[in-house]
Amino acid sequence: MGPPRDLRLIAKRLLSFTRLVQGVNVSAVTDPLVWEHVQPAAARRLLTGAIDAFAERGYQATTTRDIAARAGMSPAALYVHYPSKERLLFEISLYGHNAALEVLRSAASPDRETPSERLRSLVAAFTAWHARHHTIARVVQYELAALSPEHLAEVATIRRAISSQIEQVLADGVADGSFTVTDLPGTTLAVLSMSIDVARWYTPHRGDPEALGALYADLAHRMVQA
Amino acid sequence: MGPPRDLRLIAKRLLSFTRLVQGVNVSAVTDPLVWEHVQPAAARRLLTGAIDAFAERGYQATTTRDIAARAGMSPAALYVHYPSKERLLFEISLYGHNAALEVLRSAASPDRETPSERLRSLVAAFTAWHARHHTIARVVQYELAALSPEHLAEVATIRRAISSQIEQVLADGVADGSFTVTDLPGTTLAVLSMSIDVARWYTPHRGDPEALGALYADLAHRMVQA
DNA sequence: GTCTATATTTCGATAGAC
DNA sequence: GTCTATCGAAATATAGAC
Repeated sequence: MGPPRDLRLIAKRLLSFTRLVQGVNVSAVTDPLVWEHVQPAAARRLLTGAIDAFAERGYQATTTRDIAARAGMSPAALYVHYPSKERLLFEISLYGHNAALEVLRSAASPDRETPSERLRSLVAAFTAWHARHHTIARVVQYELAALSPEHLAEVATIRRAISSQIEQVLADGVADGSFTVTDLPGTTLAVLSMSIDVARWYTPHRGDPEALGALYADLAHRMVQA
Repeated sequence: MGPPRDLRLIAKRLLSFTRLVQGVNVSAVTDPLVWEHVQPAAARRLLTGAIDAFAERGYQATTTRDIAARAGMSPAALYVHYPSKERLLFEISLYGHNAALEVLRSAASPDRETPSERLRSLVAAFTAWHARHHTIARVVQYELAALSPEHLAEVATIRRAISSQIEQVLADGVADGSFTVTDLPGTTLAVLSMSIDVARWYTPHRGDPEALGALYADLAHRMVQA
């Protein structure tokens, strides 16, 4: 046990995840989220069990025993696959942030030509993602404080890229006159807030994620329309 | 210590809080939040220390030793004033929810005659409250899962009253034709989400709470304007 | 890779002196 | 009402057999 073995394990998982994101099968990463790139199956059961537990009770209230039990194994077996509880959180947070960013990048594809079309597409996709994947979205949005400083810095980079997607389309709309925005950073935050907060309150009985995305796309558009 | 003594203590605090809310000095309860009604001073130091700790690290990550240290006393002294860590959270959550509701009720006063004026006033006040009091707002919005079922039920009642304030003004605007809203519950949630999410990201360097409130009032109004 | 068993630490809460 | 001292439970993580 020790860093060398752990690092090989993590690197392998990140590599296969990167391959998945970069072209081979983007939709599998984005919607619905699948975890086939996490190998072996026991590591995947631990990861998905941890997502459910962290989303339900929070990171600090979740015990490694609880996670192991959800994966159908003893508490000790967890440490064969992950060196610590925090590392499990980091991998979940990293995957989740990358998936959310990828959803936005797909939604902002250049075939949507006007800022209005792009904004509606971005907000619809981002909102629907937070609803459909509200368990991992809860971990992504509300468990940042439990990450180590180094791991937090890594996901913060992805978070800035996510904000930029919204800020850029708003700036484009202001530039071509289709949007009226008095406070660009403030409005960016407000648009992001609407979607992010979905992770806090959404449950499946609240309705279809796509319908919610369509509603929020409309509301966001009205917020900035010239 | 057993129930009888504890109940007397809590009842006394709630009573003086109620007096404060119901007329004598509403502004002191709402903005800024003061805690003079929590007596003795040691209980108040514990309460404000707990607010800071819960907001910074979360309820589960906060130890009773940490709270006691912030109040300048030994771990054991906490239990003279509060029977458990959860009870401390409950009192904070209850006070915070009541303060937020009171802010909304003041903002919706009948001298604001049109639904547009009332909506702007409500959103401005609710948003500014979440910014100015972002520490207690974080506890109010993100630590509900740590409450006992009975205590959660009690604050849930206040939360419904908060939602109703927004939903009612939107319904009024639809009725008199000044608003166009296709999905009333969905739009209510979206408006609430913008303000609530402020508690997640706000820090004082992000600007003046009142300015943020004014911006959000405008954005919310544009969301529903006919 | 999984198990049983356990080391070690830290937690919420209590006992009892003053 | 505050302290020192501590209990008992539960936490993360490890040791070593299989």
